[in-house]
Amino acid sequence: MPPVIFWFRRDLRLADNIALSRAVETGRPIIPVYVVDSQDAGGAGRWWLHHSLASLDQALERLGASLVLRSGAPERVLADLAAASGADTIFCNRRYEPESRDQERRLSRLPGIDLVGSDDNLIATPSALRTLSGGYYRVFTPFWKASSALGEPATPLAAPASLDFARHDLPTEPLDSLGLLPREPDWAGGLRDTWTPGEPAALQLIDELAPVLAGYAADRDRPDLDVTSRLSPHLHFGEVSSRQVWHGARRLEAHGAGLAGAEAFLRQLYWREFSAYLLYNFPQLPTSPLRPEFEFFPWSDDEEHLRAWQQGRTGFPIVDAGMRQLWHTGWMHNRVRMIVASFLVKDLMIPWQRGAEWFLDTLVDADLANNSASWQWVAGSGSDAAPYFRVFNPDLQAQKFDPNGDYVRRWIPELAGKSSEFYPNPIVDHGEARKRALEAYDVVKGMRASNAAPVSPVSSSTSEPPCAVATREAR
DNA sequence: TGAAATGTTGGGGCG
DNA sequence: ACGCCCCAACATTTC
Repeated sequence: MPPVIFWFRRDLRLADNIALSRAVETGRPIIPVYVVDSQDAGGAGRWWLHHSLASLDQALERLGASLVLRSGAPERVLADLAAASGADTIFCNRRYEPESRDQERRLSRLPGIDLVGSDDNLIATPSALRTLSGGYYRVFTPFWKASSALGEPATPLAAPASLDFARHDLPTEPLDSLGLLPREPDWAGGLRDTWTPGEPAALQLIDELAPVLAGYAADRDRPDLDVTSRLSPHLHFGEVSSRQVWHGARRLEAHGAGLAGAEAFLRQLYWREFSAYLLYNFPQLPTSPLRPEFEFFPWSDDEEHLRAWQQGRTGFPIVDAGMRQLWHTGWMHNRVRMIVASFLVKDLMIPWQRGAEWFLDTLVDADLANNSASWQWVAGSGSDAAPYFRVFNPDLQAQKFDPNGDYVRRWIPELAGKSSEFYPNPIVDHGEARKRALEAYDVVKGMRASNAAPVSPVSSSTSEPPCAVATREAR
């Protein structure tokens, strides 16, 4: 019997993996493959990917196989592997980013190879949702209602008890040779201290969700308390499925562990769905404002300001604490992400795309859809975005959400024992910066009336792949 | 998933 | 006792 290829992508797990289960059902021997490609670009994400692949390979070895690792353009690598192994079918779970969809399109056109894609990564498949009038949802709440109305996500599948792996002598590249880990300098120490990539650790986090849900409704905006699941990088790489997370939360809700908390938590899970949906239907989301009049915003190109923001030395304690937490751990609390993003876009008037690039490079949970949609949300140029006049005051935000200054002192050691009022040299005056931003937005407002055709959905094949500049190494 | 400016109200000090 | 002023507290409007 000819083997089939199982192409691992953002589904680095064995449990509740729909395409993997379909591959197993064929009864044919399986060749598991991961192809490192141009989408695996961000520095922190590459660190995570390395360890997640190592974890997956271990799990596969316990079942008697090993992962074939390659790098390059997936359609070429997979065509070579199929030819060398005699496989005529490739199973994979779909991805919904423009570049991923192009890959799938090219693969499905290869002669003699059958690409079998499954919808697995999201609860609501993005092509399935339209408004009653046939349009696309642009506002979160109606989207949430409509996707919830589709019914509960499927009950998670168990990991296959056994897998029939193909014997082969296909060339594989050693994990260590793929260059996913940083060297000289090795900046990953804080990441190692903070995270355990891989499916077993991810499943454990779902088991430990109860205290998070109990405190979530009241304290989820408190970076000092950090009542968060920490699931985002695991979800990004598919070490757990969204269905597993959904059912994990609902199960706890049924057992009384925080009723309001579960609802608020699942709402966040659906923001992930909404972002993927927006990217699927508006492939230019990573690079162009959804509201075209924002092309006319008078952005600043002050490199020194950008560097100060990246390095956590803006002189605003809450902003600097967030940027240092990001640098050190590859993660930032969501409330602080909003604060630092508002500061970059509004106080410094630096294009949201610069911030998005930095986040894509430094976040372990960097995700093109979530990142693009969220930055556009902050900038006011996106769907259902924060209104442009909503300018965060960093000090007020700190008072509200880090009332004792614990978060700030944790990440800014020079403030230990001092009040944040003694923190030196803010690079801008917030009051003046706010005024400048509001005046700049008047330009945008003027364009809305006169100019600028609305953005309509376009086919992903016409869009450019996002440009994630690997700036982390250069810092 | 704001903040600042402006408006309104009401209690207390005081003539 | 009463009205006036002050201003904190809260509400509304505006950006």
